[in-house]
Amino acid sequence: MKRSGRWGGEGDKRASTVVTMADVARSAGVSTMTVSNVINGRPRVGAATRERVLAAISDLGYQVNLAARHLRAGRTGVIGLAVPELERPYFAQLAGRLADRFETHGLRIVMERTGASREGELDAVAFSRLRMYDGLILSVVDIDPAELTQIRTDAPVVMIGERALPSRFDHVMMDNVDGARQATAHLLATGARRVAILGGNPDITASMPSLRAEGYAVAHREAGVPVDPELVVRCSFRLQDGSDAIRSLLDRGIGFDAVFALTDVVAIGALRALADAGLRIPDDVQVVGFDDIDEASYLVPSLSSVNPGHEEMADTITSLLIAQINGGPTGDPKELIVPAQLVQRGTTRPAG
Amino acid sequence: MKRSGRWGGEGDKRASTVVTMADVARSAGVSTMTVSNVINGRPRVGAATRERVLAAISDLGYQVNLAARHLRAGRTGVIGLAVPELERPYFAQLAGRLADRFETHGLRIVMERTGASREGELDAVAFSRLRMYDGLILSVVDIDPAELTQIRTDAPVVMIGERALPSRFDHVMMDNVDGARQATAHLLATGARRVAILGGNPDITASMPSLRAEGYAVAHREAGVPVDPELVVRCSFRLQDGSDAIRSLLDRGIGFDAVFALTDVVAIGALRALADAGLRIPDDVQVVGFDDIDEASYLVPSLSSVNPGHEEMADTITSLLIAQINGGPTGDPKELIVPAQLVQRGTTRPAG
DNA sequence: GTGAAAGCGCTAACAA
DNA sequence: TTGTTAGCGCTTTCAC
Repeated sequence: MKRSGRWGGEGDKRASTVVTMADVARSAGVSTMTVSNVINGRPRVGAATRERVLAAISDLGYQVNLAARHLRAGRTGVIGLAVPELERPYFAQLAGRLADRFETHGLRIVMERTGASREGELDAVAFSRLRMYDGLILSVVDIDPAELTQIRTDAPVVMIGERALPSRFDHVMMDNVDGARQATAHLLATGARRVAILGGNPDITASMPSLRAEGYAVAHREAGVPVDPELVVRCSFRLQDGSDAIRSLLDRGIGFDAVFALTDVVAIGALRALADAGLRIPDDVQVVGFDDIDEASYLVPSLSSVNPGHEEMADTITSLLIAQINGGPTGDPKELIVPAQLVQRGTTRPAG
Repeated sequence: MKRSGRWGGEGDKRASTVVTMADVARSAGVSTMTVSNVINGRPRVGAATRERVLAAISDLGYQVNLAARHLRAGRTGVIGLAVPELERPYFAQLAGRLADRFETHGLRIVMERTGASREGELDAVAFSRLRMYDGLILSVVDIDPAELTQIRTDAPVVMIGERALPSRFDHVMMDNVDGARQATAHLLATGARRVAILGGNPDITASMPSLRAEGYAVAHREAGVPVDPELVVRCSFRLQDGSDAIRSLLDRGIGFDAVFALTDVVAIGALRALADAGLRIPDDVQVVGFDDIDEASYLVPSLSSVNPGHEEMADTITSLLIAQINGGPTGDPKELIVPAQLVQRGTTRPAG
């Protein structure tokens, strides 16, 4: 043993030393190179030697040090997925889809959170434990568009989630504007005249809330229905925010006959408050969410929602990143918009 | 520049070289040590030198290589959280809580999935990209108890989720048996006589399903109500499994007046199928879940569920792991059971 | 089929 | 205040 491990006490019942390849080599009476060859299943190793090495490995409880391996290899086999919050169902479900796909390429997804803050996001890419990852999938919500252009990195990056930003990065977006337009148009087409819109802050240019609010406005324009600013409720994206938003409208006596929630989570919160107020869904108030999370179709009544193109989104992200990893840039950074599709369920009335 | 980078084409509009500390040192006319000192904000560096180094860094777009740093330091500052599936709300929400806590210790949580398979779990700990992490929080569901004892690692590990397993690892559990007992007892106390139990496979010894099934049996025994094996439905833990389970009972004409779902997700799936069948909740059928995920109190009707002690669980995991990281083992491996508590909501009738 | 040497990029320890 | 040396644990290259 070269040195005592982290818990180096003698008589420690747990493992107590850090075993290196050199230890194994010594114990097996071979060179580290041979140990390396055995571990990596490389061909030209004698059967007897291999046996001895394997015995020594299991004897000493050797484990490769991946930090060293990565330093040498220049790659880690892991893809980072940096999202605002780990607990948002949309991202959790996206992570699952991506993990399935990258697994087939021999890569593992690890998920971390940015806290939806500029600092957290920059941290994920620029100030860069980036070389920990062979690639990064970053959900940008707070980084300034201008800053994006400054970021310097060699590593493969795919951005997701926000609107078209002229940037040097591959970028996959959902069609926020059109999805919101579809949702709102359906509400208006089925008789709603006062559609409340809940979540986020639509005043931040290029943000998801502003894009979805734009689709909301477009639908109103197309239907010739005016938008009442009182129906725009700014709030965050947790369950409670949806409930609070509805309660705030009711308390202030602001009438509405439909709700467009910027995310399904907000919609679920809203449904709770509507039920508490004794309002019937969809007879008194229709509700549409956005994201089409798995839960949407299981709620009672089931939640109408905008499917942002889950499968296509995951496919696109995967192939862009894999292309970067394998081939380098194949021309200009790509910017792709995945079409969204309203899914009508029980919280809305059927179209005319 | 030492060598062309991963995408080394000339005229590439993106960054095209990997810049090392040595490059910066050369460009600034100092040694790598000085660069290192500047980057790490160490004190004894002349102001002028610092300026020159910083200029060179921003000039060349230098970024530290963390693989190298970690190799040197022997630590990474990251804590791995390995869970069966990234999209299960219970784990997503646990991850958020843990991330909050570890952040205050200057550590980041990254989340990866094991696929609930023995292989994935062993991969996370034994076959060891373990030294990628300063510590690992592992949700064990498929590893054989005996295997657990074989695992050799120096790294701090805290196991979560399953029952008491004699092992060399710190281990934090929810009180599966008592939580399930509380849930079932409440159903029986409020008039239910045929309680269906949905999810998992209770035949696997020491598994979460078997423990919760045990609590279910205990409550029946205490109430003097016999258990009908037909009411035990084995299924996985997705939304659809909950719906399918209910449909299967109804199709087979097996009567029941209450449902204990092994997880809230299964409960949500069950509620959907019950609604489809025109059954009223809780009048015709009462429902209780387990996990008390955030969504539970927002459903309509709100879902009664067993809170497995979320905050205490997160606190306990954090302090055990931090203790291991800082101090090594402070005696024998700890095994802690966090008390569970039934939360009564709208899917059950009030007690007494 | 096996090994020796060199070095991935960084930093602790010591020297100047 | 700054630089030199050495080496973290591994793998590539090339010699034997």
